[in-house]
Amino acid sequence: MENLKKRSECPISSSLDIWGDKWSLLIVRDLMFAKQCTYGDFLKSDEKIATNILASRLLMLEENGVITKQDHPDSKAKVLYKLTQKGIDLLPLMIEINLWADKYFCLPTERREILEEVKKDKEAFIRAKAVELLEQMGN
Amino acid sequence: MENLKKRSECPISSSLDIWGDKWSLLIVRDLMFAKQCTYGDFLKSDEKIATNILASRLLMLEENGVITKQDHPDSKAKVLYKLTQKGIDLLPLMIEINLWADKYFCLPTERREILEEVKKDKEAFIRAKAVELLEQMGN
DNA sequence: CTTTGTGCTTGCAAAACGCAAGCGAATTTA
DNA sequence: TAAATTCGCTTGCGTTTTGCAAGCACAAAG
Repeated sequence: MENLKKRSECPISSSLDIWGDKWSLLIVRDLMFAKQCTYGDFLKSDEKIATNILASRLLMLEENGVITKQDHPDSKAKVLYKLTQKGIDLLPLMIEINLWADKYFCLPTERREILEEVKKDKEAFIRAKAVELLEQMGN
Repeated sequence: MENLKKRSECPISSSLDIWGDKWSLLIVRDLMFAKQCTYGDFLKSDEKIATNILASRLLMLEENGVITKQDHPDSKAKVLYKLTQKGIDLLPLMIEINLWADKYFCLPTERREILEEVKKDKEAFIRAKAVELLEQMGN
């Protein structure tokens, strides 16, 4: 469907070509926090993404190898979305966004608490979280 | 003009509300690499941003305290754009985007070389670069 | 066999984008 | 000093993307 046309060879630009919009990283965020989500789960998020936008972004992310679809163990009607390795590798980026936001916005308390842990040892946090997500990948 | 309406309290979402589009981070990138740019400099970048889009993004980034306008020392007709502290603080994020892209795209050789240096000691690289940008802030 | 849940698709109005042209002020050139 | 050029935008306008609501096929539950 919507194949990637790079605007330039710049890594920033190429990355933005994939997830440089208002919604894609929110999908990735949900998958990092919840590890796996159904279509309906994404719709429940606070930002209230429209169903057509969600569908187009899920397709885009899948086509670019950031997420994968899997059969839901409980029902054929449901679909499970998960991060690929490429998606999991967005974790450091996601952490940095959080840290930046922590410096300049007023965050919900629960988020700040998690970030306190991150600040103690960023590397360790990322490593642990990545392992956690990797374990879920196979299932 | 276009004031920020947050979609949720989530730090990722709030961040994307500011620079979550295809162009804003390219402007930040240019300022990080070149330290300061004129309006015309941004237009020269490979991605060929349209003049109206550039103007709207510069305004957005300025209103949100990521960049500032300054008089150009050489001419009253020119304007210098620079990163604020808030903008400089996007450096770790920018580095992580580069590292992610380095893993999954084919980058120009010169960029890869810089990234090799980053990989040796990320913290040190960021610290040095931040100092460099800070020094330019005053001028 | 009907109703509900789930993952989308479709239609349509509104907003954003992308391109080209234009424009006022500053600066350079003749 | 008048004309041409540079610079930082703005304006118009056609195209694309978004956002909202409704609909729809399939699976599952009652």
